[in-house]
Amino acid sequence: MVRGRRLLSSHPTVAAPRLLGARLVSDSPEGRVALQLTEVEAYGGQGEDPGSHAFRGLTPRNATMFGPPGRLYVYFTYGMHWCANVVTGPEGSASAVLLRAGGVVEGLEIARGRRATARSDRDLARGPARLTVALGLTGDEDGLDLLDPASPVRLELARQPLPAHIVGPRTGVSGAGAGTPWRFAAEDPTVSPYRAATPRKQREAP
DNA sequence: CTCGAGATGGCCT
DNA sequence: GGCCATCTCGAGT
Repeated sequence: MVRGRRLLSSHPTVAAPRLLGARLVSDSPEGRVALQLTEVEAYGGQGEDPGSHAFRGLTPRNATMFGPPGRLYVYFTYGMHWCANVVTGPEGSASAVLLRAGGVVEGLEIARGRRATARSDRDLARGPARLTVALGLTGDEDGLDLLDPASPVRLELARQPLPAHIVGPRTGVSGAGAGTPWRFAAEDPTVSPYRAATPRKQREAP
């Protein structure tokens, strides 16, 4: 998919809105689950974006970000959650787009089984950690080529992206990148509710 | 709907 | 040791 490669080689703030409406497919022994992406966030590269894992350079965790565009970058956070990104920009630039939410368009029963606590179908992949659970993604899938038709996890770009109804600051990221829009969301009930970054509460003194 | 708080462990300075 | 690209639950408006 040449057009996909070229798009994903661009800066993450350019590629991110074009991913709205894209189809993300995950095949497993259980079967196939596919999402239509509705919410994403851009993360810049080394030295560019203080909110990015790549800001301080290459580490074992973020190595996939330094690879070619179109790769799946999955990382573990908060001691219990996985989050999925698409690597963008030229190889070595280490930028990426976080996949924050989507609507299940295939494999509804499988997704419901994986997300037993979801109150409704719109919550199945509403939020970055819920999205990875619905798709069955963990660190095992880190580094997969999303544009390879033989890959079990694939990204199929929409010919016509969904309009970016929300363009603004990122969720849960403080300070960084004022002046650049990093978060993009379609007008859709699966878009996660915006929550500004909240400082962690301090423990009480004894 | 909103808000607050706890869970829980890897990563990096 | 401090900081997380979060989720769930309970209680309040």
